[in-house]
Amino acid sequence: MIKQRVKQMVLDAARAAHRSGILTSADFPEVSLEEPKIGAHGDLATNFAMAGASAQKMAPRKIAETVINHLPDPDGLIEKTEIAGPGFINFFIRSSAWLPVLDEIRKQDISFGAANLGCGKKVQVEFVSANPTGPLHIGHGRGAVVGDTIAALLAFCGYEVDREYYINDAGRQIQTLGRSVYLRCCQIAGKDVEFPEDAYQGDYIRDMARSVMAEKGNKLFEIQQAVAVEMLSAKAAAEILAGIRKDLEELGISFDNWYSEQSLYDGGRVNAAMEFLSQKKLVYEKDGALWFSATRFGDEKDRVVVRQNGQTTYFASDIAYHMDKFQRGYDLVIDVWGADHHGYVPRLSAAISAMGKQSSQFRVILTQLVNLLRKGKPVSMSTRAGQFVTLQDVVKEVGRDAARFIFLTRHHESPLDFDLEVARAKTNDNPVYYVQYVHARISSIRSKAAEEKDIKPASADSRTLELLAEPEEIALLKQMTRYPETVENAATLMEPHRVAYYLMELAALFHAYYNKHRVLCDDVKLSAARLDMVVAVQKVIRNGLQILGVSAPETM
RNA sequence: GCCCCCGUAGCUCAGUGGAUAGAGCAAUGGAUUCCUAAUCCAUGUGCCGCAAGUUCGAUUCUUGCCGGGGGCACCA
Repeated sequence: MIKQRVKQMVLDAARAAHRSGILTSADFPEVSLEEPKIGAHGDLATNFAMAGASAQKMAPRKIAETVINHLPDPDGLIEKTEIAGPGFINFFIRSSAWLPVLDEIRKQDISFGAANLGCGKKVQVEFVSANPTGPLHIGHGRGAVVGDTIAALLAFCGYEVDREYYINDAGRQIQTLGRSVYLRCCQIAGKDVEFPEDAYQGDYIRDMARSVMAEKGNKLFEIQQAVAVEMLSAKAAAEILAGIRKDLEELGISFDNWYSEQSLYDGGRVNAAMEFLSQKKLVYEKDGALWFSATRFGDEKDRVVVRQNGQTTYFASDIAYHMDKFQRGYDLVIDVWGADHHGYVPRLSAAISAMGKQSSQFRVILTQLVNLLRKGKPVSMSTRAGQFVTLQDVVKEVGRDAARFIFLTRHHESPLDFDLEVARAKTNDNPVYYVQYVHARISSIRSKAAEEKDIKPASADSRTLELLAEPEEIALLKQMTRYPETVENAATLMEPHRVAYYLMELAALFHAYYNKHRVLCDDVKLSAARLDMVVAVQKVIRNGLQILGVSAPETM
């Protein structure tokens, strides 16, 4: 807010200087305001004079001087200005100018920080979408939390958001799943069968086979093998999917939609999509297969959509799926994938261009690998060896809040080390508790204020609030003022870790303040003012944690 | 060979063209009669992988190289 106003003041000053003839050009650069890293450089600084030097044919410092001389300041925001270095204009903001943020937080409460970026545009975030052929692992967990949090950020910023899970229930993998269960059943029945390497090795297959055999016994082998395999495919997939759904719920994630790949075939959408491309003359036959001309839309080579054997590829159903997404009216479609699928991005983007959609309407978020560690040592993730640590195991061990927060403490495109020991620890190593502790401490102050001091929140008037003048208080007010732009940046860039880092910074400022100053002290007025401020801090913490899907406890 | 991500303090990582590059951990020493010590305070650490280029100004943008990871199917 203050940033906006100072920006406007600089622009007004430049215009006034131009009117009075001192600045010759009306071609002003964009006013970019930043917060200097060093306190001595003020609260805000702009490079306006340097950026405008060539257009004005004037020395930057001279321009800076002119701007300062024409600077309006109707609300008395500015305490002082200075020209520094090659031509920076540094602004020192009067400390009481930071106070109004308290009122904004009080009024906007749970919606404080919400920019209306979306204007009600419909967005779909598709994430996880793991094949229902085995339990989720920690890498899926990262994609799940990143996807869910991006969805939450966009929803908070005025988009109408749907979360969707795409179920790959049509391909060969599902057949393999059924076959794997069938073969395990055969083994249980004492039949001499080979269990091939490309079948699913995990213990969960044996478990399912055991329960099938307990239910059906040898009757299973009375039906035709192909029929039995198909039956087991469907049964196993449904069972695994139910487990996936439960695991995700444990992480606080639920979807608006579970979309079946098979339904695309059943509804004729895959054929319709192929028909569409063919009418647009974007497919051709070669070597007995049907190819999509992906190169015409920037991919490095053309891609097969119908194989020699007449079967469609996964890509074909994906084209149909994304076509369907847009037909359902989404203005923006976001897919969250593991980074190992990055090579797939250009071809799907090409297909989406072929549908006549803008590249800005489709966005792929890639999440990098997660290395699961315990005390710094890698935990074996080999499926073969059966030493599989599932997402469920992790969440059970460290808890939802810690798991979610840790996934969000890295940029999603950086590899992440997830150390189970650290995640479980209730120390400063584990930032989730550091942030939650702020919320709990303030809850404690609030109840103490009510019970022992009879001080109510929101009882301080604006004069009383001016008692907030300690450097630690100003630092907290400034940090709270930054919250809306942090959320906006995080949403625009789809980088939820920014919110996590912001909260850690706010928490650090609060803990430092808490240790140095008493909120509830002998001075009733000062106590009331400080109470109002910490209540505001608590709301910002709560709002931020809400976006991250982490709880804000009253006590710890 | 081509493509993507990463390379910043001993370790794990922030830093969407600005001035003297930050935080946590680890190490050392301190703080609690009083709102939760899951906290705080103090003390050090850097060829921002290397080299060119763009710019008034580059850790940030471009190109090339080096190192680590991943991906390059008529699999999904």
